[in-house]
Amino acid sequence: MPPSPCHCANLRRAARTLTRRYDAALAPAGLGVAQYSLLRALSRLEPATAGSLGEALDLDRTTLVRNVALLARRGLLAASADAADRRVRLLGLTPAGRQTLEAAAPLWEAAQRRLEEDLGPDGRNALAAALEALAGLDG
Amino acid sequence: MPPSPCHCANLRRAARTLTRRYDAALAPAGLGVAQYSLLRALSRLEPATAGSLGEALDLDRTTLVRNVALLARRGLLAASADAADRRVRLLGLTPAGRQTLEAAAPLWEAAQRRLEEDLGPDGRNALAAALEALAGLDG
DNA sequence: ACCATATAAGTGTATATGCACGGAAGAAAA
DNA sequence: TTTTCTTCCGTGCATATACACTTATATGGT
Repeated sequence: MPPSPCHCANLRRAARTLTRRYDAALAPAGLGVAQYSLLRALSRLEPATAGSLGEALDLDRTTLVRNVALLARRGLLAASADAADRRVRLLGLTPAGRQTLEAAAPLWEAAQRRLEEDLGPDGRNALAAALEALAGLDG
Repeated sequence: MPPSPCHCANLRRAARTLTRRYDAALAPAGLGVAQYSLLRALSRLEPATAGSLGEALDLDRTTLVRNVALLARRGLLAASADAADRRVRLLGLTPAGRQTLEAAAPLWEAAQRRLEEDLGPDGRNALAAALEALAGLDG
């Protein structure tokens, strides 16, 4: 039985549970799952802007600015000016950022694999179907 | 296709989307979905303690303490001493809290109904199955 | 009675998230 | 070309979340 009838509250609870799992798994690399996701997205999209990254992650742009600032302070990514448009700050991984991502990758894989094992085939299918349905809500 | 292979990132993204929806729907009552969930749980469990509420919501106890403090400052809930155990602070809704909950209930119902309509029967089933699978991860 | 352990609560610190707002720079319109 | 509009960006403020640590109180063993 669901502890709450509210789909939102239930989804938030599940997100907290998974976040704790992945955060713990990624801790040896000094990253949380939010930071890992940001760096991973940047590695695929660089050079990116705060706007493009926010859109890709469906995060408020200003949230992204804060998270980027934290990772920049740690030297994992860096911003550079765009010659063609002085408003834009281009974001890219630093060598340290790439190195940290490489160190975190197997930790993420272990967490992902453990989750899939714990869910079993039926749970995996259900999760995939639900995420697909929820992904189509906006736009 | 999922924008990320990470189940956790995808679930967090979906939780953000639903949170924005429900927060917007509940805004006329002056509540967010996290606060609504807390008050709703308290209405079922009162008199409750920070520990029991945290366990019920699968929230860290210290997170609950902060959220409770905010709602207490607004007069929606209140703490009282336990005669039998001076460590315990018993939490209960105030009349204003009950009133706010009543005002928020139809707003929550509208958001829930709209989500279910947007998901469709298949989406609803998928979400329910996924939440059930995820709820069995701990404990 | 006394001490060791267990339990309830709260605080310090940090990250994550989003809204409202303001500033700077490019683009379009007049 | 000046004005307006649009688009980037960042900050102020507020809530949500969790870990490490401390404090206060009970409880059980001796």
